[in-house]
Amino acid sequence: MKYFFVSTPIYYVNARPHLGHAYSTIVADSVARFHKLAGDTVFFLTGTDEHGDKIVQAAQKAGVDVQHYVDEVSQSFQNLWPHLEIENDAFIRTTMEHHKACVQYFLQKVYESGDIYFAEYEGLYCYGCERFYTEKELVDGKCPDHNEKPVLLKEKNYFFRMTKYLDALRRHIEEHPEFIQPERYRNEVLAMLREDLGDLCISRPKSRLTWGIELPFDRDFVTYVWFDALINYISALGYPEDERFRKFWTGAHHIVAKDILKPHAIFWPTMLLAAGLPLYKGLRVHGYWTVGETKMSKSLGNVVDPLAVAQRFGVGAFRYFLLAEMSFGQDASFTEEALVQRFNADLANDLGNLFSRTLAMTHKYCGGQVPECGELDEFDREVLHVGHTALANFQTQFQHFHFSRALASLWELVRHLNKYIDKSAPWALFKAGETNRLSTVLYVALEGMRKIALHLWPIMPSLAEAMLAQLGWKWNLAAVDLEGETSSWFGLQPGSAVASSSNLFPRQDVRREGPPSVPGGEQEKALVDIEDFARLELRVGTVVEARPHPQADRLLLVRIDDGGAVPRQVVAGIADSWQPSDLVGRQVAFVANLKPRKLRGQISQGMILAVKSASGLALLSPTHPVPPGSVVS
RNA sequence: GGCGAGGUAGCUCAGUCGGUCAGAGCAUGCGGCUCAUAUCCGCAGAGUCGGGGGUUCAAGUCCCUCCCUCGCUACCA
Repeated sequence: MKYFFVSTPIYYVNARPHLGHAYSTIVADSVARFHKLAGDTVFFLTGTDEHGDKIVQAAQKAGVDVQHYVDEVSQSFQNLWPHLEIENDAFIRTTMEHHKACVQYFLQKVYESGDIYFAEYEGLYCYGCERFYTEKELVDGKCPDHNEKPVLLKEKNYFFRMTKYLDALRRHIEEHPEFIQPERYRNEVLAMLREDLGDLCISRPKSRLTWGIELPFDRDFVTYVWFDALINYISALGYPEDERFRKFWTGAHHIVAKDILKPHAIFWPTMLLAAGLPLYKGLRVHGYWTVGETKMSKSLGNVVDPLAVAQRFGVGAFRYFLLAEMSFGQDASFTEEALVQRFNADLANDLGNLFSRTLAMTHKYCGGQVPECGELDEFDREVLHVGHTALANFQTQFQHFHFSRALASLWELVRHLNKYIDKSAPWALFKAGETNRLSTVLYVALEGMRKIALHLWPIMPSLAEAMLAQLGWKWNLAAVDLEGETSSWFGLQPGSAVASSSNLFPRQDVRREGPPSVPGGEQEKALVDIEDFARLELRVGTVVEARPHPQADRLLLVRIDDGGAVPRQVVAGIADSWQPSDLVGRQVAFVANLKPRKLRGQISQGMILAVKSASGLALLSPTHPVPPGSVVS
């Protein structure tokens, strides 16, 4: 058993949570859960970064007290996570007393060892940017961001002797390829180290900034960013005295987005070296989510609200999409269209249908209980073999943060089980009375599904638990032997009751149009113009003929007299509720200008309007007979 | 300007040491099954592996060069 520590960045409280925050945190949660499954003792940390001028300004703008402001925004992060099935073990805030104490302890320690010095600097300073500018950077002598003239400021500050540790850091990175991943970011950091980095300014005089942590050795200054924010990773573990720090620190993995690579890859490790602490184990860097082709930004109003997406499509689907769609380290594009497409293809069709069909058959053929597994034949053994490979690959890939590839591996098994069922044809076995073989096939399939659900737990916890429950498996996290799952194939107990059906992943409609999300939270109903409505051609016609679709149980072939020379044929999915004979002579409303489409080999020229209700499908008809082909308006 | 990462089927991407590597998923077309969520299964598709040159018996896979995209960086606390 190992100790595993995973962290997200602490999020700056000048903005509400968006997709980027959600992604980092969902990745961290999934990784934490994966390691729990693998039997590690896990500590998962997230939190908020709450100091700095920008926060003070934001609070002023909002007209509230700073503390009140940070409390509120921090709370909005804390409130969001449970909705995304994120279960962090701790939530650190840089305004917490024990964090402040830890920061001061750390500073004092580095100060005493002589790596913090006092020096004077003079330069052009922009208050808006909280930084100095060089002449060259200015546009017309003004700050490019704020369009204000920076002031000449001479000030003394404390500096961290970072340069002293850069060589050691470079060696560490060179000798430990796993330290920074993916590779491209490791290279980037090595490139940074080839340049002259200089020492790090770590303070601000109180005259300029008060909303921060006082330097323990000079009360006229507060820390500036790095020696505050980065230290959260150990203050949350109770550094220096807490036992948790000792246990978890060496197994630490930081998850960050590429914009904060430098502080995490260079500042933080050198700080740790200066304090005489071991370095974290690994830094894992991911890219950005774009919205379609464009960057996500407040000004464009295309900021994706993770909660809205999760509520609309389900948290599990959302989390699955994020992990499956993004190649970790690279940028990826978020669109609802892509989400729906992937949801339908992977979750509804492949996985959901696998559950649906297998559970239904178990119910029909085996009394709803996990059947006994008989002797395995070559098809069965092939499943075990494919399963072994798929699961082993999943685990390896997941460990290396290749989530997308891990899921692709897992889906090898999902698809193979669908193939296996087709090849084995339990329905034929049932008809032929081959109950032994039938039992074995269903057992092998159910057991494979159990493994899939188990491996999906880190990604979509509640859905995975629902799947396991449907399979009648008493789930016990502590008892899971993840590595063992790749080779043993007999986890399900014959005789345990399974669900009679499964519909955990109902197909989603591809709803087009509209912004991908709701920026401010104000839910806009998609209103249509009268012109939009006019594009639909609704008519009433008389059913002249209806018969079952020759190749589909649920479909009827309906011929409707629409006033034209020849009655049009419409394929209607109403066979569950309507007998063909009850339809003939009835007037129904239908969409007349729907693109014709073939449904299981039969052309359908329209769609009959109906209402789904508990008592079956109700058809829409005029209150009294009208000429066939009458237009609805 | 410097450094780095990429440019492989319509889309998203795999391709370890140079020789069944020209692949997968999605999308598309055709066919099959009926247990199942209009689902599942099978089959199909000429992509000059960014252009050019070179090394080699043999190159997406190594070397040179050019083009394009992206990222980082440019005496800045």
